[in-house]
Amino acid sequence: MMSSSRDGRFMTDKGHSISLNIIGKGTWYDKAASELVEREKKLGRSLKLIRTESGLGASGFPHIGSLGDALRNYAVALGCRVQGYDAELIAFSDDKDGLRKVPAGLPKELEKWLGYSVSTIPDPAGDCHKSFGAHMTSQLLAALDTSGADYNFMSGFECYKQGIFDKEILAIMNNHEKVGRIIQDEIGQEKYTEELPYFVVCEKCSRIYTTHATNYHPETHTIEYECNGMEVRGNWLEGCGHKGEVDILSGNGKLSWKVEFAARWRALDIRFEAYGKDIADSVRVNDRICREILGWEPPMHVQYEMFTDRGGKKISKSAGNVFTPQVWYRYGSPQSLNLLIFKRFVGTKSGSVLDIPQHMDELDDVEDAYFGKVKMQDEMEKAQASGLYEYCWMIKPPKEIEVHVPYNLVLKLARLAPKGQEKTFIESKLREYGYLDKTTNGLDKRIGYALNWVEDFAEELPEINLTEQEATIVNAVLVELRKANTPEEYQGVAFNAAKANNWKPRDVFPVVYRVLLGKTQGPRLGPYISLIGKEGVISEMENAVKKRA
RNA sequence: GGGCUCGUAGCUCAGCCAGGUUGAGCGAUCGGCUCUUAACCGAUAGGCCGAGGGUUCGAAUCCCUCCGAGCCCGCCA
Repeated sequence: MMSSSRDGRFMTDKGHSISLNIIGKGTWYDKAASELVEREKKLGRSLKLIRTESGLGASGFPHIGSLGDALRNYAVALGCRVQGYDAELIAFSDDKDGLRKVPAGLPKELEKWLGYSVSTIPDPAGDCHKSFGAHMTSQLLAALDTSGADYNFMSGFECYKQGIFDKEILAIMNNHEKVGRIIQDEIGQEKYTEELPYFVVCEKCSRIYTTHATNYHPETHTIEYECNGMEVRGNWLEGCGHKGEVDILSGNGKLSWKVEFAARWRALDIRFEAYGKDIADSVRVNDRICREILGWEPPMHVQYEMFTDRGGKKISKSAGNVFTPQVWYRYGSPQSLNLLIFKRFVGTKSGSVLDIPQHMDELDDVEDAYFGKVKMQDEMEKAQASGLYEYCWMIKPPKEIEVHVPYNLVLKLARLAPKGQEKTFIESKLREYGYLDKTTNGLDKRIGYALNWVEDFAEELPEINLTEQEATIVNAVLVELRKANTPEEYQGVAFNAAKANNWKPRDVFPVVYRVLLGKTQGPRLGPYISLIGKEGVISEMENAVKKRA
C-alpha cells in the first residue's frame, strides 16, 4: 500500500511496493524497545514503569566497555520513552562482590584485601570515598553523568543489608537441589550440586570468598559454612578455619552470580538487560533459575560483542592501561563516545584512542543529517543517521549546529602551532581555510581536545642530523632570513636562497621544515615564521647547524 | 567441547536489524589553488560484496552448508 513519494526507492521498478514504518527514531534501540514493549504486553505485565538494568563492576577501574554496557541498557530505556512509556535504567553496583585480583596500577599491598567485599576495603585513592567499591563505582557514575544519561543507582551491598532479595534468596535456597541441577545441566559445573549458591561473609575473618556453604536449615533460614579457603583467579586464598552458621536474610553474604541475576531481575522488576558475551553462560543459567525457580519470566536480552583494542584483545577490567571513559573525554566529546557505543548494538568494535578522530568526524556527519544539512535520498537512511544523533545526545540534541572541522586537520594545526599561541594560530588558519564562516560554536572545545592529544601523544622529534649539503642550505636561508622583516619577505627567503645558489626550491623547503618541525613538509613559511618570531627561527637554525659542527 | 562476531576497492571500514542499480576515508594517478609545502577543491583508476546452495519478481542484506580470520566461555565472579 505504500507508494507515496516519501517512501522513495521503496517503490520498485516492477511496481511492487514495500511497506516501511520507521519505528521511533529508526535506530536499533527503537526496534529493541518496540520488541520489548510487545513482549511485555504479551506477558500481561504492567507497562507503568519499564526497567532496564546494568551491573556496575566495582572491583576495578571502569573502562569503556563498562560504560558501554550501561549506555546500551540506558538507550533501550530511552527507546521506551520515545514510544511513550516511562522507563529507567537501574545502575546496580556489584559492590558486595569480593576482590579477586589487585587491579593493575594499584599497590601490591592491596593483596591483603583479596577475598574481602569491595565495600569493606578502604578507598585506595585515600579518603575520597567510603570504600574501594564506592570509589570504583563513582568513576562509572561520573562517566554516566558526563555522557548525559540518567539512572536509578542501587548498591548490591545495601540491597542485601535491607533484605531486598529476601524472597528470592529463600526461593533459591528452598530449591537449592534443583538449582544445582539446572546449573550442571546448562554449563556442566557440578560445584552447586554439592554446595549452596551463597557466599557467606566469614564472621571471624570477614572475607567472602573463602567460605563454603553446605547445609541449609529451612526452618531457621540459616546455613552452615566453613572458612576453608578457595582458589580465586589462580591464587589460593587460605581460609581461617572458622565454622559457623548465619541467617541468609541477614545480609551477611551474597548469592553466587549464577543465581543472583535472577534474584535481581524479579526483585527489581527488570524487563531488559543487554549483556556482553563473556557472561553469556551465566545469563542462560539465570534465565532458567528465574523462570523455573522464581516463577518469573526473565527480562528480554540482547547479547553484544566485547570492546576490543586495536590488537583485537579484550579490554580487561583488571589489565593494565585501562582505557577509561575519562581518557576518551580528554580528547573527544561525550557525544562522540556515545556514538562509538551506540552506532552498533551487537557488532565487534574497537575501543581505542585512535578511534576518537573518526568518531568526532562521524558525529559531525550525523549532526548534518539531523539538521538537514545534507541531502539523503532515502528516508530510512536519514532517520537512522539523525536518530543516532539524537541518541548520542540522549534525545536532547542542541538547537544549533556546531562548527565542523575535520579532527585530523585541527590535530595537524595543533602540532604545527607555535608554543603559547596555539589557539590563535589554529583559529587563524581555520578562518583562512574557510571553516569558520558559518559558526564558531564549539570551536574552543575542539581545539582543547586536539591540544590535549598533541600534548599527550607528541611524537619524539627525530634527531636532526644535517648532511654537509643540508647545512649549507640552512646557512644560505639564514643569510636571507636576517635580511627579511615582514611575513611577505619571510615567505621569500627560501626562494631567494634557492635562486642565489642556483638550487631548486624543492631542494630547500624539506630541509627548512626538518629543522623547524622535524618533518619534510609544513605550513606556508611566511606566516609561520612571523608567528614564531624571526629570532626564534634563526636560533633554531643556528643550533641545527652548530650541532653538526 | 559449547557459543558469538567478522570476511565488501591497495589499506581501514560503512551499508546488513527493516531486501530494491555497493559507498566513504586514507593511499595511488592527473589537474587546480599567481612561486615549494600542509590544507582545500576537481577528476581518474580500482569490487563476479569469502565459496556454494535456498527463499524471493529481486539478495552484500534473510535461511542453510562450507572455507578463512578473530573473540568469548569451558576456574571464579
